[in-house]
Amino acid sequence: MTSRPTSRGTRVRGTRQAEALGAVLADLPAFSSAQEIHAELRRRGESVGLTTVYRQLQVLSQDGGVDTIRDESGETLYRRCRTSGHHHHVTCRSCGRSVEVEGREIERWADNVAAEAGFVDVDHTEELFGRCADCT
Amino acid sequence: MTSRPTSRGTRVRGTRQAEALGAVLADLPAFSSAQEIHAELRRRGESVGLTTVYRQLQVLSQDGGVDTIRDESGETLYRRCRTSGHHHHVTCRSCGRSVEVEGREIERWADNVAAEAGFVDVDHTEELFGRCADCT
DNA sequence: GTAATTGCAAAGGATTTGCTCTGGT
DNA sequence: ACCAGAGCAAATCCTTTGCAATTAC
Repeated sequence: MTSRPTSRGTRVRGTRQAEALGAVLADLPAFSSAQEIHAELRRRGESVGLTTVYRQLQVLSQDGGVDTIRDESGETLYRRCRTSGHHHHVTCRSCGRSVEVEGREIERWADNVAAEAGFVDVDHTEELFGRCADCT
Repeated sequence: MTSRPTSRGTRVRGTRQAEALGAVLADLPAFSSAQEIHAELRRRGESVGLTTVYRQLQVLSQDGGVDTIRDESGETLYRRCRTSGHHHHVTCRSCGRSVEVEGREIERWADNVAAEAGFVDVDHTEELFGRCADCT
């Protein structure tokens, strides 16, 4: 098991490493890989094991603290979540800038299309990639 | 480089392995991993190397012959493409049944939202997952 | 004091690459 | 003979696990 938030308790958090990671995540504006985050941590002088970065990131993403997407190479990228609830992202292929967007329309569309095809209990993934109008 | 389709020629294809792979793809109704496809090949008595399966699948997906999606574990799944042009899929989490669906609305939505956020040259990925109404 | 967390080293697992062999024309 | 394609073994690379040492409360 990973780390059940123990219903009530303050369980998770409290370690130097978790703090440092949180700080980095708060600063990184673009989706970054665990390895990049780990590198940034070292750069800041904070020594945190790669394993810990992965584990922490895993927990945070489950708790909704960070969003994740997969780049075309299959690597998982993380970024602190700014809005709550279901949303998607538009990410710049060039600079990595990423904006969270809502998609009520999409959700509706997804449910309809899926229903017509005979599916229930529908869920979906949707990621947008583009280039900042003034990038590169 | 992988294998430029040599403009005119019958280039790719022609080998026993390619034929066998094509046959399997034509039969498999659900998205399958390279490994599953490889297993199915062996099951049919056709001996084809895993490497070949991967390479062939890579070419086919570039040529639009097969669609690919990634399951939550990051594994790439393949399936012969039935319709031409841009489309998405609704896949059953339980049995794997997958239906291709068009989404003009989505494309439009994607372009608009991205444009509003200041992005150009937009592209997107969208996959739907659900459960057949009468599955499991 | 005790349970949670770290983190190194090793394991895993999908996919790719190096390089030689083979089959088709 | 010539070349694209096949394939085995080894290499990659991200991510997870085993397990002992450390830390938080």
